Amino acid sequence: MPETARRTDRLAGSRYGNRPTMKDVAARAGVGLKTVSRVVNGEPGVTPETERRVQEAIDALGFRRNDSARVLRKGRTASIGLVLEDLADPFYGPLSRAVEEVARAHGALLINGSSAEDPDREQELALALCARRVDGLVVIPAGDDHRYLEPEIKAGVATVFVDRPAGKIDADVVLSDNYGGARDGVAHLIAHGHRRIGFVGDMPRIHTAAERLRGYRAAMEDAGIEVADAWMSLGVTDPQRVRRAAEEMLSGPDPVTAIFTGNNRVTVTAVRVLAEHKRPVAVVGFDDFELADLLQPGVTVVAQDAAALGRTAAERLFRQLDGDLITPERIELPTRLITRGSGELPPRD
Amino acid sequence: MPETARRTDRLAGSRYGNRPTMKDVAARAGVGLKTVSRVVNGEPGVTPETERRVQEAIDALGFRRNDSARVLRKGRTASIGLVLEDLADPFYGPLSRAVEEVARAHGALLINGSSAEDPDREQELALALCARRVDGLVVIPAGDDHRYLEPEIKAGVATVFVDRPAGKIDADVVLSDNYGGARDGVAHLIAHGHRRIGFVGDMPRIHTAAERLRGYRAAMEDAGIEVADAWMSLGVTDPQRVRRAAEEMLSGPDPVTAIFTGNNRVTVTAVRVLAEHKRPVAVVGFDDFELADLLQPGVTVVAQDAAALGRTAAERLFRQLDGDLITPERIELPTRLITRGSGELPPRD
DNA sequence: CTCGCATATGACAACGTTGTCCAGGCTCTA
DNA sequence: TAGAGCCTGGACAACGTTGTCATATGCGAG
Repeated sequence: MPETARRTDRLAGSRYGNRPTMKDVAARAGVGLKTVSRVVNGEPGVTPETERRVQEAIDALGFRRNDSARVLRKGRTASIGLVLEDLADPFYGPLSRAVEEVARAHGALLINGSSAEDPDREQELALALCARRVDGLVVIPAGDDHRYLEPEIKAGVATVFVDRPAGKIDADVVLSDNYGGARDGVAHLIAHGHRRIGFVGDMPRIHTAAERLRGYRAAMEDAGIEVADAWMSLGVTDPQRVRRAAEEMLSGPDPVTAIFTGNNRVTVTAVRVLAEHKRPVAVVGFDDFELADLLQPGVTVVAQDAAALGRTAAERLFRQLDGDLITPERIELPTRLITRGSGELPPRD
Repeated sequence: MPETARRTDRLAGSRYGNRPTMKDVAARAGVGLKTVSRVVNGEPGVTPETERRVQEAIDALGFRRNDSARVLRKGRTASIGLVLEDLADPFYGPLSRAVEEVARAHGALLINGSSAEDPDREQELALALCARRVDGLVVIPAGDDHRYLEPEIKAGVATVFVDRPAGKIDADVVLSDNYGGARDGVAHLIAHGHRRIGFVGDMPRIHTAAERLRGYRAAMEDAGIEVADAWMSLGVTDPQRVRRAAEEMLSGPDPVTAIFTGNNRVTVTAVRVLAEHKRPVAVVGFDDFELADLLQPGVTVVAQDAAALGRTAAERLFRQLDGDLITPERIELPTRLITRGSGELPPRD
């Protein structure tokens, strides 16, 4: 009873109602299936008259080509995936936007998802995107082991990691110069006379945090300053703990006169704490943020160019897809010190 | 010569190298195709022993189910589309994130794109998403005519508009209470003694801008204040022109003592201008923004809940998909006045 | 007038998966 | 021990599209 079979089948898959297909269009226009395909894809070899008839049928039925079928047949999806940490974080907005812009220029759509800083979720997402057969993948790593992507990469999925390096596999990576930027920022404070400089940053297991810490240490060492343990606060990002950490550094027998903060969230909280503080304390933060110039004093920052990170990564991705590249590369983009006042305050004891 | 045909065909679609298929897995495991499908989908009716063999073959070959084919067969993509204005705008980050969160809870992926405020691009994007057969669409309108979506909606694509209403079609809409919020904000200024209150906002052809302007007028009228044309500046968003507009209102024979700003970009620029101004001028802005509390004085705002907008829209979308709903609805979410100082300054002439 | 050629069109298979249906082997019971 | 019923596994078609190839049509040249 094929009739029944068909009906059941239809029902199971009928989330769309029944959309017209090329076959329907062909029937209505009184032409062959392939002719419709030709018209839809602008292929040559169709008389203007035939084309008109087909176009009419398309409009009348509200036909829209089913790209799933097309993808299945052609093998390419013209879409790329973006796995990022948190879309709500203002740092990733411009990055994501830049990736999308490049994708668009290459006629591709962007599918994205947030890992919420959870390695398992990152993997789940990345693999889901691969199952969709995205042509390529831009990943902002949450975890530090990406071997799970090996079969995908081998199968031809272009892959670029951004902001943090890939773990345990050889792949393209686009990073900011976290080490150099932090070093410059801290050196800037030292140049303005500070010697007791605090560092508040994320857990060193996060690559960017580790690099920035390394930059801090290097700048201090360059200046011949020995760093006291009490000046460093690692693995601290939530406002309450940042607050406590900053307050501890500022009190005690040997209080810091300046603080270097490891990312924008920490910077903002630190600035809040310092605003309540009696003595002015110098601050340089890693990451720029909106309105940093409007605060009193303006906040001096080491800025990374999020859009450039995204753009560079996406362009690299499409070059992979075009078959241009062979050897994975590590690209480091420079940071920029923006002086606004808070980093130029002299030490006050 | 079918051999040749096959080879050419392969080449055309071989962006992925040749990924293993269920057929390959079946061959390697020595079972039938459908058995592999059963294992992959966790369907019952497979002996543990068989399952083990299949799983082994899957791992060995690095097989990953091709969701394109799956989609084609099943009719659902388990993905939804989001068309927004600009991912780099901090307002849309939390909104997008909220949509994604709901999608994830329903096992769906999120595909998104930015319209860059261009109606043509919005349409192009929305239709591209429909061609991918997304199950549903969340649209932040750039244009004001959405009849192009009618065939899609009729075909069963769930659709919800957010932040601005749909144009010329009947559909679900989730909005902030722009009118009420603006009215409250302006009333707040009036309550603090202001009578000459300026308004700087976007072009009234944008729905939100028009509603906020309407709220401004209503509050003024309620207080029996006649609004002078010179107090209103419409269609002004780029920093330079906002600057000029604000300066004009503040000079002249009858300067305003307070300004109500129509969105966060305008607010920020206005605050910049006022920071340079000699006399303190009160400000209330529509839209909250990060660090508004840290400025001197803190900026009083009418806050909308971007995340709630996204969440509400997405939930509505999935209820449509579950077939719960029939009649399109217009949902308005309340705004919240957050007082921080700038809106409580008394008038000074 | 006919042959050859170019051009327009259609038939058909294939992409990789899932739903349906059937076959074979097993257990359990009468 | 035979038959009923269950469980496992596989053959096959179908989803909607595109690439290949074959055919039909019309036209100009010989």
